[in-house]
Amino acid sequence: MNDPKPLSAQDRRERQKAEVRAELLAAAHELVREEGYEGLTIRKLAKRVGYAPMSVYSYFADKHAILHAIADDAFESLARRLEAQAPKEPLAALRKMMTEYAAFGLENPNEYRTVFMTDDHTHDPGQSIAEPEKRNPALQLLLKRVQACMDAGIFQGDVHAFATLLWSFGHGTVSLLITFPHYPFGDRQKFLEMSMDVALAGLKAHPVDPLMPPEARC
Amino acid sequence: MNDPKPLSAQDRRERQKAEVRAELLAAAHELVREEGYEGLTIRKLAKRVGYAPMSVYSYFADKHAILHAIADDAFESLARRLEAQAPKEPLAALRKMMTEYAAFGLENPNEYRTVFMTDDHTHDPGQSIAEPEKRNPALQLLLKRVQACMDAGIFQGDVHAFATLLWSFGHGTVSLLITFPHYPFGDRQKFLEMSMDVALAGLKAHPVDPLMPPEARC
DNA sequence: AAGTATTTTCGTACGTGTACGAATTCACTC
DNA sequence: GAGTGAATTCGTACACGTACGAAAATACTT
Repeated sequence: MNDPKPLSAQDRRERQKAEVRAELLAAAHELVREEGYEGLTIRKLAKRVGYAPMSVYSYFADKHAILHAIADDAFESLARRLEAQAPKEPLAALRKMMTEYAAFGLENPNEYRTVFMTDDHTHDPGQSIAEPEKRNPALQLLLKRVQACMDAGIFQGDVHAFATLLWSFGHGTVSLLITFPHYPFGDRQKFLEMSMDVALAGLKAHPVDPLMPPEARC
Repeated sequence: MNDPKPLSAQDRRERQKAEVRAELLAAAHELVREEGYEGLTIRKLAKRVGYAPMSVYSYFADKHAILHAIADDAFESLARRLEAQAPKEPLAALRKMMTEYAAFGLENPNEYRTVFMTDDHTHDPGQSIAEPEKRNPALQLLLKRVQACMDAGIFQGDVHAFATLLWSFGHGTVSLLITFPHYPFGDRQKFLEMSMDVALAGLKAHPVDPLMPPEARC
C-alpha cells in the first residue's frame, strides 16, 4: 500500500526471518554431520537452537524441506566443482561432467535421494513448470555443456530434449547403484562409464526431436 | 535332526503361519484399495484381522516388507501381461516390453517406488548377490528378451550387461517421470519412446562388455 | 501326564512428524 | 502511550512405526 518505500520494517522482519532460517539450517547441518541423516529430528533441531519444536514450522514447511535445503547446499558445491574442472574439448567436458555427477550421487546418496528420488511435493500451484532444471545448478550446467557440444557440431537436435535424455540415463544408473548396492553391476566406476558411453552413442546415432512445441517452453 | 520325515507338526505350523500371512496381505491389499497407499497403517491392518498391532511383526519384518509384498503382486501381474503380448520379432518384443514396463511404472507409481526406488534393506547377509534380477519377474523376462535378440543376431555383447544397461535407462526415465510430474518432458508417451529408441540405438552402436568376470556370476 | 523348551502373541512405552489453535509478540494508527 | 490487527511462537495432542520383554500357547522329552 505504501508507494515510495516498501516499508523497511517489513524488510527488517524478513531479514530477521531469513537469519533465523539460516541459523536453523546451520544447526541442521551440524546435527546431520554429528549424528547422520537419520539423526536429524525436528525436536533435536529445535532444542539445539532453543526453540519449541513447532516453531521450526514457521521457517520450513516440513521436515523434508529442511533436508532438501541441506541437499541443495551439497549440489551447489557440486556445481562449483563441475565448473572448475571443465576440459576444453566440449564432448570431453560433457563426459567428465556426467561422471562427476554420478560420483557425487554415489558419495552423497542421502542428498541425491532427497533431491532426485523423493516426491516433488513442492508444487505451489501456479509455480514454475520446470522445477529441477531451474533450481538445480548441476542441471543448469548440463544444459550449458550440451549446448557447447552442439555449437561445436558434435551433436545436433533439441538441446533441452538432449539434456533431459542424458539426465534420465545418468540418473537411472546412479539411482540403481544407490538403491541396489548388492546387484552385480561389477565395478561401479566401469559400469558408470559404460553407461555414459552407451548413452552418448545413442544420442549421437538417434535424432533428438524437441519435447515441447516452441511456445510451451517458459 | 530327524532324518526320515521333517516332522509334520512343524510343517503344519509353517502352513498356518503362511495362511495368516496371506490373510494379513489380503487385508493390506483391501486397505490400500480403500484408503490409498498412505492409508495402510500397522494399527489399522491389525485391527482389521483382529490382532494386536505388534503381532503383525511376527509375519512381516516391518511396514516396508508389507508394502513390498503388495508391490510384488503387482509386478507379478505385470510379468503375466508382458508374457502375453510378445511380438514375434525379437527386437519389437524387447521394445514393446520396455514401453509396457514404463507404462506400468507410471500407472503404479507407489508400487514402482517401493520396489525400485526405496532402500534395499533386505540384506540378510550371505544372501543372494543379485537381488532384484532374481526376484522381480519383469527383470527376468527382460533377460529373456535380450537373449532372444542376441540369438537372432540383432545385438551382441554380454547379455547381463546389456539388460542391466537397458534397465538403468528405462528406470531413469520412469523414475524421473514419477518424481517430477511437472518437469517439461512434453508428451510422456513420446518421451518414453524416444528414450527407449535412443537407448537401443546406443546399445547397438556401442560394444557391451561383460560387467563381471565369468566366475563371479552366481 | 508332567515338565521343560521354544515359539507366538501382544501390552506397554518411546520417540517421531505435525495438526490445531491458543498465547504471545510485534507493527502500526490514533 | 493505548489500542488494534496481524504475524509469530509454541503447548498440547494425535496417530504413527516399532523396541522391549512379559505372557500365553504350543511342541517336545521323559
